[in-house]
Amino acid sequence: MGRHSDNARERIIDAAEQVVIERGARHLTFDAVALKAVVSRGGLLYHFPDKEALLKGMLDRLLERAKESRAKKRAELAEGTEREIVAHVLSSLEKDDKAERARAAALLASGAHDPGLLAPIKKEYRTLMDDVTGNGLRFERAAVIALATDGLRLLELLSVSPFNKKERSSIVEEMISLAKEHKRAK
Amino acid sequence: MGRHSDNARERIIDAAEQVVIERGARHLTFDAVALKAVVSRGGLLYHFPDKEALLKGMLDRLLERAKESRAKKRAELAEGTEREIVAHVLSSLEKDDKAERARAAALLASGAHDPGLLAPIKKEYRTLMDDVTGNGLRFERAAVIALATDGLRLLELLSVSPFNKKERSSIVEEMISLAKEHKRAK
DNA sequence: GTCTATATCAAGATAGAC
DNA sequence: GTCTATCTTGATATAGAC
Repeated sequence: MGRHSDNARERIIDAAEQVVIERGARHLTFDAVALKAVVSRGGLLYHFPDKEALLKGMLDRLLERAKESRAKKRAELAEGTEREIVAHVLSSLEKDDKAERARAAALLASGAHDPGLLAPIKKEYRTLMDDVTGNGLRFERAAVIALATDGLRLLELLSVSPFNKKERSSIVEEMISLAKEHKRAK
Repeated sequence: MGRHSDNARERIIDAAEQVVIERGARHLTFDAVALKAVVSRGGLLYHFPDKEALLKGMLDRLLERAKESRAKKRAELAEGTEREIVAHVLSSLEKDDKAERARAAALLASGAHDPGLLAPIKKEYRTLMDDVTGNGLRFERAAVIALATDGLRLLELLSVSPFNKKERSSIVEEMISLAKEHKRAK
């Protein structure tokens, strides 16, 4: 099922993410999503027969895009111990636009609806840690950087990050230099 | 209003946190909370007239206890540049029991219900950053450590942390040594 | 594949007795 | 301060027409 063979699906997931961003996970209802996706409830339910299906669709796309984005960023970076973790940091935080924030919306909505839906995320996170430490970076250092990355993303999703743009970029730079400092210290 | 002059309130908030932990923010209903707090819906609604009041009550107690816990930990630590951030890390992550996890439950529930309720958290987070950098620790370093701390807590709340106990403590140690390394490097 | 209409149910909130 | 009973709304999900 290619990305263009099923535009309604994609449009619906876009709409669902927007609803969570704009009105909170509580308002992720079929009505609200159908309205924003310009489709009727029946049309929506053809693609996602129940709420769990919709949330799974959102999460699947989230994971898929995160992987793509990281792979793309990795390809731009020089080889080295810190390449993988820097790719994670930058692909997660480089842009702070609505689209980036929308991605993570699925997390909050799923966590609020049924924590069990997040099991695949846990698995993927373990894979990330393995990738990141695979080429020599010490586990603890990589974990701290990854956690700070995702902590910032989650705080921004909850709209509780107190950092302005300038502070935010200096924090991202600090993360990257922590990945490199470690290398230099060796 | 002291902590012991109003036991029902406390008991209800305990119950609400438990519901979110055990069944997800979606199931934080008056019925579920009343059942667990062993009180009727009417009794519950006497203390918290609507859902927003309940969530605010949960968030207030979360903030209050986080501050207390940090102050207590701070008092145990020797003076120094890194005291405040280490107090934050340890008071947030030292114990990984149910009670600790319950605290953060209010965050998820409120974020899912109405993101606007989280405004006080943002304010408090800014205060934390000011405290933490007040005695000389470089802002970026403190922010990364604080973000990693809260990232781990949020991942654990969502049950997506892939780390086992041993990994978790070595990560906490890394955070603390990052606070000290910085000092040594000066 | 998309639509309308409707059955069903759960949850928030109110009123008033004890 | 705590209770039961009830009103009202809004959301999921189904059935079936186009």
